[in-house]
Amino acid sequence: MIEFFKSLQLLSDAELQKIVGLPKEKTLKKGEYLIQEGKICNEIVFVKSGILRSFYNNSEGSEITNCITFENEFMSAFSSFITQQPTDENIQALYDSDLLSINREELNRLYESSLTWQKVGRMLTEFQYVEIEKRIVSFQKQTAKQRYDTLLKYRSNYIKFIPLQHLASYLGITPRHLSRLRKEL
Amino acid sequence: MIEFFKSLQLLSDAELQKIVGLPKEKTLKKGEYLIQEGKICNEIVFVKSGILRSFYNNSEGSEITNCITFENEFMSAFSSFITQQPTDENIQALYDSDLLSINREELNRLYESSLTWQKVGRMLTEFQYVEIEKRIVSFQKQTAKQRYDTLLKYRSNYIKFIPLQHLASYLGITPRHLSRLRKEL
DNA sequence: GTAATTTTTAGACATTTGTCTAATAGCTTG
DNA sequence: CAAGCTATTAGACAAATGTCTAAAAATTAC
Repeated sequence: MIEFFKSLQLLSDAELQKIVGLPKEKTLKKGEYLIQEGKICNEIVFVKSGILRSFYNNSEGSEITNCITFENEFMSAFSSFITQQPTDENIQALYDSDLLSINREELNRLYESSLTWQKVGRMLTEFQYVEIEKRIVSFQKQTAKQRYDTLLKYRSNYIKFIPLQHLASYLGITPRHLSRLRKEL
Repeated sequence: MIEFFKSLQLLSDAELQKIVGLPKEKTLKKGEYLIQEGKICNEIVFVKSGILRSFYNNSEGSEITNCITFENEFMSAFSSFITQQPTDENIQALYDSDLLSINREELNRLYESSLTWQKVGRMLTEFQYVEIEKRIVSFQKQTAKQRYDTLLKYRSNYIKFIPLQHLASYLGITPRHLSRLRKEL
């Protein structure tokens, strides 16, 4: 994680030091939750190892996967983290996972400590924004098949490690249909 | 726009002053473009009056509306603005519009001028993030009909002012289908 | 105010996607 | 390794949505 912040080339060594010791180690066994719906999210985690899945329950009671996080990525119920309203998301470990958890208050204190950290906070949000906008575009511009092909090409981790049922709702279709699409290839 | 920044209750009068005189007035006649695909976006505009529509062209050559902005809202090809890569978006005035345009360099200079403005920049990005995440959720959780009903209930501006063809692609369906859905109500 | 243009509606049909169900395959645990 | 559980595939059919076309309605321009 330190490497990530270093790679932004914005923070001096002294400023980088400020985050050392701030994150707490956390482990989740397969199936355990980082957060469940109805709670207010107060942490952002960095995935050291493992895979996390975020999903919500729709009106018919089925789970809809909306985000999957692999090693060296950040994960949180961001909207709830930002607005401090209860989340609809459930974040669950798909495999045993080692995490670094940064508390909201401590993160805000870090942000308030310098203009540069404040800027890093903005940039992190911007990265998230760009990612989620790509996802919107894929929903609007592409068919489910095209979205699947894109995963296959550029994110083979998704195909390799994510059970079909979760992948289906992530792509916005039913497992039945994804199974059909796979056959066609 | 000043009112908006005031309402955040973060900036001192002196800091608020810094933005006065920074935005440039801009007007677009109906059908004119703020930016077209292939360009790099270097401004964020605040809509004083009028309506802007952002759309992309998909592989079949049809337009897909992905964002509509009304009075007192901010608009930009945000991803391009952030990454400084060419955009896929076309932003067009649906009606004659009066805008305030803030240049990227000047905005960055403003951000660099104080920790508080840096924070305001982060918060603006966070608001955008929360909005776009709502849109993702609506795509995943809801049917097109439910999305239309939500617009009808909470964003009647969309129904009142946006031509059906644009509304259809905004909702992820064809005009034919939206026309059908309307009939069913 | 009328003609020309654009937008919306709608019928007929095709395609895509979903639902329900059952069978097979794969994984987990004692 | 066997029994039980879960995930995936797939057939048959239904429902949702798209395509193509043309007419009606609305808007724009002269």
